[in-house]
Amino acid sequence: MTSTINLQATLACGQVFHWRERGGGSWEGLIGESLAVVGQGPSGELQVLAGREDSVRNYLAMDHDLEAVYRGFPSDPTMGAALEFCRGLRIIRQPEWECLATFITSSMKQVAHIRQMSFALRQQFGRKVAGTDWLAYPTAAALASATEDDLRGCGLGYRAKYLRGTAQRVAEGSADLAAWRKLPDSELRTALSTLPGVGRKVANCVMLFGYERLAAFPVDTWIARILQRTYWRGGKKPTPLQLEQNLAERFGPQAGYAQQYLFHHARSTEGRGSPT
DNA sequence: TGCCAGGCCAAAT
DNA sequence: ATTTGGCATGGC
Repeated sequence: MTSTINLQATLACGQVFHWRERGGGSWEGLIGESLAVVGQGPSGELQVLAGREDSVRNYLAMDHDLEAVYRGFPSDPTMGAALEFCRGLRIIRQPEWECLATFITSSMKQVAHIRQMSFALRQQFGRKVAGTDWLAYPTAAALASATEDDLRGCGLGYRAKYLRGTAQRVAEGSADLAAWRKLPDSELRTALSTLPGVGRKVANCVMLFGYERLAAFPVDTWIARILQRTYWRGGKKPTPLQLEQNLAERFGPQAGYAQQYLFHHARSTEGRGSPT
């Protein structure tokens, strides 16, 4: 079978925050500083309508073997329902800095507002992409030289200080995001966690969505509810860290995929926060 | 109106 | 080592 993708699930599941749906089920966004437009053919195959074919397919992780991923999922009704709902959702390969920065702004925010903040930062500090109405996500240097009040003006609230502090670490080179690629998972998590505004949950998101660490298992409020309700067999209410450490291996070496399927399914079907 | 949101940090057990 | 309170802002 040819590898396929569910664009709606992939681009609106809360792993990336700037893609826009256009008419006819096609989607438009930036990959770095290049415009990309993607759609799906009658049998669901990916169509690259703008952008370099190989670059787009790499960004969308079309090489991930989803059937192999699914074989690693536990077989229970909760996971089965999430799989049916999300089938074709891919964990994509985002640029490290953009992923890190957007997840620093994500704490205690709904997905819709993370998108707003991301958009405001692009409009205020991003570089224009010629021939389009897009602005690229601002560089670390651009945000490092912004004032905290400038960032608050983009709706960041108390996160402004965190984002600015991390931008300065990246811009001055004491946090070398590209070099960190060679670190094993636990050391990468430790390195990321030295940055302002990056705790265990954000570090796991950046590992999963920016570093292709598919075993990373972010536990947020949604996932915590699901895990407690369905998988936790213990007396006391578990901490997020307990849930992560005790349950991640149940979902296999690509636990991050299972996590994202559970997250997107729950958020899409249990009321508020419709993914738009 | 009140509650919660893809949490993190520093202070206080 | 673990728990608690504060934090900005917007949607429902």
